[in-house]
Amino acid sequence: MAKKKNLKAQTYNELCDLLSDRFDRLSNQLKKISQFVLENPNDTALKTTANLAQQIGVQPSSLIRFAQALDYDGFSEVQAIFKERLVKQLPGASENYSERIQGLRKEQSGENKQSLNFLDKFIDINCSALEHLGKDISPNDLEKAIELIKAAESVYILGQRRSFPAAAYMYYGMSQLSIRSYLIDSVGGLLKEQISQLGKNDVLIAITFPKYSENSLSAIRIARERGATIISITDSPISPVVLESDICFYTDVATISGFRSFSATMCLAQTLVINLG
Amino acid sequence: MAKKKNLKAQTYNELCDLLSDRFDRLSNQLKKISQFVLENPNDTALKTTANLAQQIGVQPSSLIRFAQALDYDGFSEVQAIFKERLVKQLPGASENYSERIQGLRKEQSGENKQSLNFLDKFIDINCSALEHLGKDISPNDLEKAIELIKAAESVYILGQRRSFPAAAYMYYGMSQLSIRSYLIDSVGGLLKEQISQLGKNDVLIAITFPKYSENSLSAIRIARERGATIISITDSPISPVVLESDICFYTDVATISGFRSFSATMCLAQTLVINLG
DNA sequence: GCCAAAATGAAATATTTATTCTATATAAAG
DNA sequence: CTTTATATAGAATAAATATTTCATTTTGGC
Repeated sequence: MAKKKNLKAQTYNELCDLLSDRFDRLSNQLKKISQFVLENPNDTALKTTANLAQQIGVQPSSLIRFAQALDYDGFSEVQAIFKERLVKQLPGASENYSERIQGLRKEQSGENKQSLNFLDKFIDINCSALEHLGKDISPNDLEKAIELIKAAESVYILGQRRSFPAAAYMYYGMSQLSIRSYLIDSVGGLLKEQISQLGKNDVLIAITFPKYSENSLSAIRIARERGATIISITDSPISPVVLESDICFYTDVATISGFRSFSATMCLAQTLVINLG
Repeated sequence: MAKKKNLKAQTYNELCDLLSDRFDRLSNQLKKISQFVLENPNDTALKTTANLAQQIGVQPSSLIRFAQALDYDGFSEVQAIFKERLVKQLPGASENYSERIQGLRKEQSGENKQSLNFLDKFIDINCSALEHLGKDISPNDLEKAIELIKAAESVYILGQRRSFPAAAYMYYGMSQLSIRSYLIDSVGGLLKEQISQLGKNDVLIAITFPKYSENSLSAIRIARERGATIISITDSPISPVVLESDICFYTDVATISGFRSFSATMCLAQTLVINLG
């Protein structure tokens, strides 16, 4: 057998190494491409060969030659690596972050305990949920929500079951700020009665996640009928509460073993409260 | 002119709004697709129609129908929006997450709104609190706590004031797991009476932060006198509860404007609960 | 329970996109 | 200066991918 074939670089980092290695021996155009792809990894991941070629100022065929000079069959293979990088870098799989934690864990506990794995996973999930939060919350909505709450006569906070802790936090925070607020806690099964206190100068902050409790949904409907302003925190644009709400925030509820991450929701809750103060 | 043409949703947020609006009127398959794309925006951005269709469990043509139901000409237009979202999230080569977040924020809101700064700061604080958590929690303590809880006849959970949300979460989680658990909520001012239920085969999980409420402290003392096992979550080794506790976890409660980050505490709470399941 | 309308699946087609091929230009060696 | 090898552009082709069409199933109204 003539020669053992070089295994292609599979990850972004390997690709980087390969490039530093061969850069000097590449032709002018291929150097140009190298520089571009390293400086514009996102474009490289998402655009078509024709597009990229134009942007770089080379022919599409040069992109293929570039890939082949790096031992790939075609440019698509290179692009796949950039795509992978794009999602890996995203919250949740952020190489720095996860790797850092995992490395740390390994070194400090050789025993690899189950409970620690869960802790790590949770930290990871919560962190990525937080990162998403920053990106997905619309600045305008946040401002608007704060204005509405400030203008309200009273603020009612609704969160049943898993959403109750977040609701309880908001209630605590607002009380500290001497905002006239009420926690709808269903004590004594009096949810409907509690909701009926709401008037048209009041704001209802409703926190709901799947599976949306029928109690919460009907409470929101009642509040709406009574003319209250409704600010919701829920999981997605297709949650049943969205259409009933004046403003809606979506928080990422990544799940692990059927349980949901709460950090993003809590963080948003805190942000709202603090901006009132 | 026959009819004013609807302008297509151009951004991810607009697309979300559109989906909330029309979701109810979509057919089953189209609903399925809606859910998927909202839950898997990255896949939606990067994969081919055939791929996605298979993953969702529909025909490729349904994806096009989905796009058309949202006034687009084809699925490619939808995908373009998801692609845009994907890169908007990532300002260039990412350093660590806080820098990333800060960079992002600056660029997308020239107006530099106060509320956003708070959101960013919070995200940042919560993320580092989580990171610390991973480093600070002792594997042995975690294991031991889990064993103790598993062995307990009943679990009582105490958290007053700011600690109440975390306590409420643990109560919720344990109830889901059919663990015999009680939330000491002081309803009706009956804290002492609630605590007096504790016996020597029970575990008290006490969550306390400065300034440690006198109620909580005396509750812990009573529980101890009655021979219960005490697992605490508190802020530091010099917290007054440490000496009363069998196991003690410290969570980082970074503060901003006098308010405290809760993520680490919540995360630890979740980890404990899940390891019981 | 029947009919019309809507939704879906599956294959056919159109379009886009990647890759190869060929001619031309450029650089290096004799 | 010529020759040979290499690099590049641009067009041609192949492959992948999106979209349309049509047959079949399902749904909802009478």
